[in-house]
Amino acid sequence: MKSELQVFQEFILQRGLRRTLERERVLQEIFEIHGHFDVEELYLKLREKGVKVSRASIYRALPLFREAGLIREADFSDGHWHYEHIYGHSRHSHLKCLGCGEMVEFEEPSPQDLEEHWVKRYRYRIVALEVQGYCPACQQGA
Amino acid sequence: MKSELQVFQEFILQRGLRRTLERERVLQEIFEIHGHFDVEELYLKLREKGVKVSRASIYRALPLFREAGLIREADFSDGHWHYEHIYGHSRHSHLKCLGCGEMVEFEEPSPQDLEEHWVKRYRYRIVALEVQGYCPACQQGA
DNA sequence: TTATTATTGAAATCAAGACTCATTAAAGTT
DNA sequence: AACTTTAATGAGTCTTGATTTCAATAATAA
Repeated sequence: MKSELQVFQEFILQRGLRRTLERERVLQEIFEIHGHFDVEELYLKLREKGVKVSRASIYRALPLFREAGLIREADFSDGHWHYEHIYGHSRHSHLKCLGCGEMVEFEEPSPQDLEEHWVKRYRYRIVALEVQGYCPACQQGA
Repeated sequence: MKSELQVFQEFILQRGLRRTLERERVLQEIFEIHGHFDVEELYLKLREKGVKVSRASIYRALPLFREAGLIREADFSDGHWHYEHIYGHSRHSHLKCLGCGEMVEFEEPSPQDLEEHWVKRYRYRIVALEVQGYCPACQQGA
């Protein structure tokens, strides 16, 4: 399996962009983080390690990582985006409570088990599913 | 079936809040709108009709409607929240493309059909599901 | 009717994120 | 290796959705 850096470099090449140390350091940091992260966290973690990357560059890099299929926007629960890396990770989903905002993260072994999980296991009253993925057009581009 | 206004008034009573004309006009307007809406749309529609309600009051009313189970935050696709009324509506879901942001709205007859819909019908590569609903605690409160 | 206090509107404030622009540097060309 | 082109960066500014402030208003209880 290709490393996330390899995937990104191929993406950069294909797009006619340039390789920069800044973006690679940001990407590296993202894949060292377990779970969700936001821009500020990322910025501070990099600073801590003495890596000098501006917030602006992070904001500019994230859409690229997203378009390369490496990360995704996970939620916008508290007024700003939270992300998580998806490359190389097992598919998992979120159950978000519209009342209190609580979010349960879960993995479902098969779509057939979904109903069981939601209703029997979590006792959630389901209002809507947000299914995120790639449409046919974007699968070909990627 | 109770009207949305009745539901809201019961919610208001239960919370020890006060009934105000402003909130009721906003709620009425929301339920006259088909599909999604955002604060600005709502504000302008009310103004058009000569209903004087400030943006601040709208921003303050929406969380109440959400907590009362009348509306939900649908997506944050273009930098601000979009909402939709859920009370009295059939459950429907969204397929959101992480690449281009395209959103397909669909209703699924049963959870068992989900996989079929996603994979065979929409040819989406699924990355994550966002399941929104009410957790057990909030179901009792509501 | 009076007292209490939630709610309102207008304006000020906050913050995430986008934009500006001069500088730097990656990659291609000679 | 020097030169050219132009993408990318960083510091700061700007935008704007949303929250907060505060004096005035009005809904409810006493």
